[in-house]
Amino acid sequence: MESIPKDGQTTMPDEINGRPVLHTPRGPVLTPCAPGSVLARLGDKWTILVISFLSLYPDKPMRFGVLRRGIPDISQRMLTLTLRNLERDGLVSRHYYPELPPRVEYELTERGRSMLEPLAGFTRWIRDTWQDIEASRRAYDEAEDRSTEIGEKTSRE
Amino acid sequence: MESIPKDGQTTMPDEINGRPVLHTPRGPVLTPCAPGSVLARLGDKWTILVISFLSLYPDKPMRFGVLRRGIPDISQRMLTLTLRNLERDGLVSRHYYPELPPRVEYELTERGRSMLEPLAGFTRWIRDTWQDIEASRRAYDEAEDRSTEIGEKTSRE
DNA sequence: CGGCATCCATGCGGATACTG
DNA sequence: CAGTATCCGCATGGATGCCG
Repeated sequence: MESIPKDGQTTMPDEINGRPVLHTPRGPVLTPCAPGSVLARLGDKWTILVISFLSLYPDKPMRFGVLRRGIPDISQRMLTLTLRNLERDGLVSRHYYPELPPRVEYELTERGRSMLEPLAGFTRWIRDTWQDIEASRRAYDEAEDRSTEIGEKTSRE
Repeated sequence: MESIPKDGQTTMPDEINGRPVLHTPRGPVLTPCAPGSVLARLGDKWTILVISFLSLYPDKPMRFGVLRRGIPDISQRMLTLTLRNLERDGLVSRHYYPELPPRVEYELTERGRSMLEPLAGFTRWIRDTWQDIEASRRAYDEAEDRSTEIGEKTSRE
């Protein structure tokens, strides 16, 4: 990412976004490795929301019910599953208090907190861009509608 | 993210990762908005890989076949779908040349390139952390196996 | 209160075959 | 070469009920 001169000539980095790149006669080949499995988890429906919510009070554990009520439309099941996966990844720690009624609290681990800054840089880009993206989507879908409703020729076929 | 003093007292930000936060008597409530739809797309199985691969030569269009061969295990169908979605989001542009055989080239748009830096910060964190995360997963799964195979008491129940 | 079990709908994504 | 069409398995995730 750091080796992109502006003169139109590109170098050939042998690593991109943490993935090794092989250079073959037929073109570069991306060597897949583990980051995908992490991204897949982070990209699921609720994970980022839960992390964001926990980061509201990075130093104070939060009860299950507070999370449940704080994240609109999340089901109890998905909240449990999401927290369990985050715990498994060492990003969230769980504290169980066998009282009556029982109390369970969650908080970001050190590793979880270390993710906040890089994540924030990325979500900032999303926050600044998503309106444009959604506008592009609408434009794209409209254009698609117009072309299919008359059977107009598209450059796609 | 910028209002977290280290003294144990937290302020109450009314925005986190681009999402508005309401403060109610029962606790904070996250107001969901569109960034989720963008993250969901970016988090799918192939999108980041395709973007990463295109970013190898940010100033030169890339042929479909080069992408196909460069990204291991991606099917023709999923590559087409992923590229179509990226085009729809205005992150990738498509250039069709009606020759024989036909040639189609793809490249990142300006918007697509604007994503590279924030994304790099995040993938850097992933690259530096994923081994630890996978180690945590293994440890977690092992502990789970040990506890279930004897019916040992866990604090979960 | 927290969370596990169960059932079930939906859609993502893979395999294959066929067109311009 | 690039793309579409079809079929299908499977994981995701929602709804409900029960248990400590």
